[in-house]
Amino acid sequence: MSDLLERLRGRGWRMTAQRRVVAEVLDGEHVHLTADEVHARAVAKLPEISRATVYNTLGELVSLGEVLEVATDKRAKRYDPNAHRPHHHLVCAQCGAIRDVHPSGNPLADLPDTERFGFTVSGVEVTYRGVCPNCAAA
Amino acid sequence: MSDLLERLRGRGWRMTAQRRVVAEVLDGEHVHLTADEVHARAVAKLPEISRATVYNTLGELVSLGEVLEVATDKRAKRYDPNAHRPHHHLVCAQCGAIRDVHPSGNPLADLPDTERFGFTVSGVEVTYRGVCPNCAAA
DNA sequence: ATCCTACAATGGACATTGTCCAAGTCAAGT
DNA sequence: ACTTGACTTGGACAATGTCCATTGTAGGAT
Repeated sequence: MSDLLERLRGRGWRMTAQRRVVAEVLDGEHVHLTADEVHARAVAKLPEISRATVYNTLGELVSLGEVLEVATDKRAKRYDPNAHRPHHHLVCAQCGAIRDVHPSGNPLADLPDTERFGFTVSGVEVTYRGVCPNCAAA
Repeated sequence: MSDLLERLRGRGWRMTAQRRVVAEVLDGEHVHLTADEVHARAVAKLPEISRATVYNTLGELVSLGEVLEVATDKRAKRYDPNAHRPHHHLVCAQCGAIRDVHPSGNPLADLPDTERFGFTVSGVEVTYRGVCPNCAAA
């Protein structure tokens, strides 16, 4: 690491201890954390970091396109640090675990003009639902 | 209306004024309402209905497969009464409007076994993101 | 090296959405 | 009409997220 910090600095981000810690948490974990989980891990490295700062920083990272928001269920948003390789998600309906997957087709091509209703379509998210091996065994 | 009420009665649902009102709200509107919007419309027809009952009833409708939950963003879940015709969603990134769409491909077929990680995959949701004509004009 | 200042962090109040529960109410079968 | 168990109620509570006035500080300017 960390290309991420490099890129951020290059974009004129003011580098603070808090932002570094949040970026490191995301960069290190290749899972999809909730804001609260990010906060918990950040606190472990920098005890006095506040919740608001974590939320702010996550929001900024999303705006910058460095991190993706994933809203697979009603519960908390999750943050996906793998923003630079397009991929989709496979979610366990029971335990909520998320895996990145790379399907073969291109769903954007599957939406004909007649189904676009004048929208300027800019992206697509595909969420597969199922039951993971662990939960199936239980 | 209302096949919905018929089906529910057929399944042994105890028919109460509250449930009828919630079902009517969903049946009448072919948009995707949040729980609070459903509650607001229900209150207009039956002022003393409580929020808890609306949540309960929506949850039951979802369990029965009569209504779909849609979690397109971090905000409230939306309820889609169009549960019997498979379709996907096109969401305006600015105003949050949702349109039902019917893409041509079958994304389930696009997920090879090697990308399933032992999951039993049971379904897929596709959410197209874009800007609607109204918001684009503004 | 020090100072300035705009930008960032803090933390606590507040907002929104959803869940839970004990008590009261009522639909529907007998 | 009675009875009963399912349904509703309302309010407390929980989880997640936002806002804002105040305080702190990174990084350029001197």
